[in-house]
Amino acid sequence: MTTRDLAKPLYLQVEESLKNDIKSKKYPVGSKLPSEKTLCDKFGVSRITIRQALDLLENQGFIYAVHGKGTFVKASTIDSNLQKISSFGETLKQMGYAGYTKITHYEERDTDDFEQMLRGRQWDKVINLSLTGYSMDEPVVLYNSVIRSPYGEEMYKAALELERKGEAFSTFDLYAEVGLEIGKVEQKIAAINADEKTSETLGINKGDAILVLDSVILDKSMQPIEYKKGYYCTDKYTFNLHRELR
Amino acid sequence: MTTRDLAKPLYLQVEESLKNDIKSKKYPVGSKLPSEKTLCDKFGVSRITIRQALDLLENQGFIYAVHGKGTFVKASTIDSNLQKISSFGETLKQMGYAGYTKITHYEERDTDDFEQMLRGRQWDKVINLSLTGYSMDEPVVLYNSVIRSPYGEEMYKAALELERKGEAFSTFDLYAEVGLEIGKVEQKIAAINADEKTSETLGINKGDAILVLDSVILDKSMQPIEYKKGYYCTDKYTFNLHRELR
DNA sequence: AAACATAACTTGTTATAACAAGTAATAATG
DNA sequence: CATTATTACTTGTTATAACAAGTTATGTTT
Repeated sequence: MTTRDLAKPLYLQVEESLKNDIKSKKYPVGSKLPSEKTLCDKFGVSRITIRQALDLLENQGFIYAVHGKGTFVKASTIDSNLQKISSFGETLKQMGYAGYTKITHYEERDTDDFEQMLRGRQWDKVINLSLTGYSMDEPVVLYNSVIRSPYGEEMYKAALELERKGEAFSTFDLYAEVGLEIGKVEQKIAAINADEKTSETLGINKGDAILVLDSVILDKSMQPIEYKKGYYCTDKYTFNLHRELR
Repeated sequence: MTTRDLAKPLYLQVEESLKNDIKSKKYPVGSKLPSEKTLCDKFGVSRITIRQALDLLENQGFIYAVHGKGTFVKASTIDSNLQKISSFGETLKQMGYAGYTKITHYEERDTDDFEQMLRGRQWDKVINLSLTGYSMDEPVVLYNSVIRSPYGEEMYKAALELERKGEAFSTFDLYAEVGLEIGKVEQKIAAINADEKTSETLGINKGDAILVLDSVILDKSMQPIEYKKGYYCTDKYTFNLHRELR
């Protein structure tokens, strides 16, 4: 039941209670939840509180409401209960999973053939930054970034700080950290069979299908600042896109 | 200003107005929005309405609120979901490749367990539509769609016409063809190893990595109209995402 | 029995109200 | 002048209330 005062807001208590009931199959997939009115009585709170809880659950993909009919439990596996997905860090946070990122490589070097991939821009120096993202103590993603020099060092510093704090992050989170604004992202998605080295790092079998996300990140003035390759193990980490078309 | 009665709920009008002001830099990145109280007066609505609008904008990643301080415009991050995925037809056209689509299966049937995937809506009848997309005479993608009945038949007719003309298309192109407007698309991307049957159809080896795109397409009123699984051979067909941020 | 109207549900929208709690500016105090 | 207390402002939480608008069940009528 809900406990008045003390700590948690009521709507969070209701959300947690309902989420548990869904997870424990008290309300199985496809079943109808009690009406908002009924829930009000059951929890002894107002309809606003109930709706706040339901809104949360709907945003997390656990339920959906149909005008005039009721609220139902959505068919959702662990992976579909998140909406617009973005960075590695935010994703885990939204799912309530514990995760962290480790820096596996850092290197400064002169520009080489990478400049071609980076659309021909010539930079004096670039930073090589490799990250491994963990979720529930399992590696789920490898990042390999080449970042333009002035920014790369700053982002590395921010990365060290976040790593120290044990947070989950990708380079996208680092942009916010150093106050850099992104203008555009061009990405290419492909599926490949994991090679020896990659499969080892991700803890999967050689030949297993993994998702590769090639990204070119441009700033506001459309200057490229990063080229990144991300290798995702989609068994453990799913990619969701949420497009609102208005 | 907001218009009482007629059509749109007030909170959507407020949301749109604020979003426009953000896009037009009337409220630049980092700036503070007027307080909720001020917005109430400005729009002539209650605080609940304002908060509903702000909640939407926060969920869309445009703003963030700080307890006691105010509500601020967020620096564009990757999750400002203005992503665009080009359809099969569009992509090939853009790349200047010759391509065509073949209808491999059509079937009308009653709703079954698919309704669960389609979020529990009960439809009398659904259409099963399978397509194979070819690029340069090689199969590159398999589509397997379940479409709500009134639309499914129309889209099938349009598909027959496009097939006859030898054009490349996916179901996305069919929506435009029958004049249906899409409201939202929820997608999940994963990499899997091709099974026997799929590999045969795509002309690849069993176990080769392919990309799977699960989509739920919703119309303007957020009613789901299609559930689609797309299997892409990324060796022959690349997936590009362009995310323009504000 | 079939067709229609009504009532009794459901969620959706909106208003008013109050207090809690975090933050910042201002006034009172040492 | 520096420190502290107060006050005014912000968002966060919660209650009560009413009507709108879909859906379903219960009627009533033909």
